[in-house]
Amino acid sequence: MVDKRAQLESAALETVQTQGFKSLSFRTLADDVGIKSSSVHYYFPEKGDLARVLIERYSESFAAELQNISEKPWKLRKKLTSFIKLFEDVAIKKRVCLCGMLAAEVEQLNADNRKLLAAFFVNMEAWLTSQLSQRDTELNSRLSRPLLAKSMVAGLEGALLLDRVANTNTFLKAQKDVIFSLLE
Amino acid sequence: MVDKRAQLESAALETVQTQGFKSLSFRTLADDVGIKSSSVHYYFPEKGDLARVLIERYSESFAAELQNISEKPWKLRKKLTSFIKLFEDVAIKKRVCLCGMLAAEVEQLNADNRKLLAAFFVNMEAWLTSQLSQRDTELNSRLSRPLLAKSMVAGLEGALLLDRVANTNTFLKAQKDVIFSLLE
DNA sequence: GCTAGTCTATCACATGGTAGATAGATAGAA
DNA sequence: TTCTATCTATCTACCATGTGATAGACTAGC
Repeated sequence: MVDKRAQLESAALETVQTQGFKSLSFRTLADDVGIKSSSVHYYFPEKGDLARVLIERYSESFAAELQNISEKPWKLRKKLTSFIKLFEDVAIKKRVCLCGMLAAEVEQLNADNRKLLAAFFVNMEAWLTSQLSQRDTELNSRLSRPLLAKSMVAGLEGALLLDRVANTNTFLKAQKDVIFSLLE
Repeated sequence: MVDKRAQLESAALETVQTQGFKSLSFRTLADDVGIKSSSVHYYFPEKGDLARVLIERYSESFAAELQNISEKPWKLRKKLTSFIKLFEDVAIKKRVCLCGMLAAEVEQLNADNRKLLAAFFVNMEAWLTSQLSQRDTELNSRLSRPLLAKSMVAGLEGALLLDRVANTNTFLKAQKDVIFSLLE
């Protein structure tokens, strides 16, 4: 078999994104990858370690995607389309954003992990603010760019949660339409 | 002591709105109101019964607040201010919307309770759509009213979650500003 | 032989849920 | 009025299962 650690992270990620962190148990996680729960503790001594790694990896890969978009010479419309697609890809997998899920479960996290979680949203906002500001003339809203960024982040995270409940993709679609309506 | 059932519902509501449904246990709930866990089962045989009552009561009281706003002869701006205040009141108590929390935990709910949960959001959307449509001329957006409603609901629910993580009220404020920017 | 990775076995504790006893209030029949 | 039966609300005592976590043995490859 291949890299067990990667398998564990992948299985844990799926569980948290669908069931939540509280529903992630060492035993079922071990079963998922075909080892014993004590072996999971070998890789992740405490549950908090698992949470930390998940948030870090998720944040890194999300940041990489954002970086990827930043580097393109695209118009704002196309950049936002790619940005929103990151959320659509999560929804297609019948998941929610890892950090959106953990936001609901923030009380289960230790202080360090809460900071990492908060940083995820700060970074997303900062990236969005930067993109909006760089292409300022393509926006027709008189609202401040940081404020627009904040509202988009909250709207998209909320939409993922609500679409899963309603078993639709209409919340995300609505969010997309609202965002595009800001474009000149 | 007074009405134990009401005490139980109140304590359970607070726990779910802050810690989540998975963190609600018969024992700690019993401790909260000073009885034994088996006595909690007397009122709520299974955990699903507790969830059902919480969702029903929350939906009813929320609907009553909406009804209250509908009856007023106010302009759209004032109605939306009152609507948003419902979310601000939740945030002030350091909680999130019960149904926003349960949306993240939807996989822990049985089929009946999932339907009740979905209905909560459908009703909120329908109410908002109706209010926006009735005062259509006070809106300067060309987006459809149902679409605007959807985006507001997702944005407000998301804002409650993210503000709690960031320990701010800026997400809700941003949402408010964006909503008001739609008014003529 | 050492190390990385896995195992068995176990612990203390929390969980949802059940069975059955008990006490107090209440209401109808004698 | 008093006896009796029922109902409400609580309790003690369990049970089976799941949980995070630890100790220590084993094994294959370097």
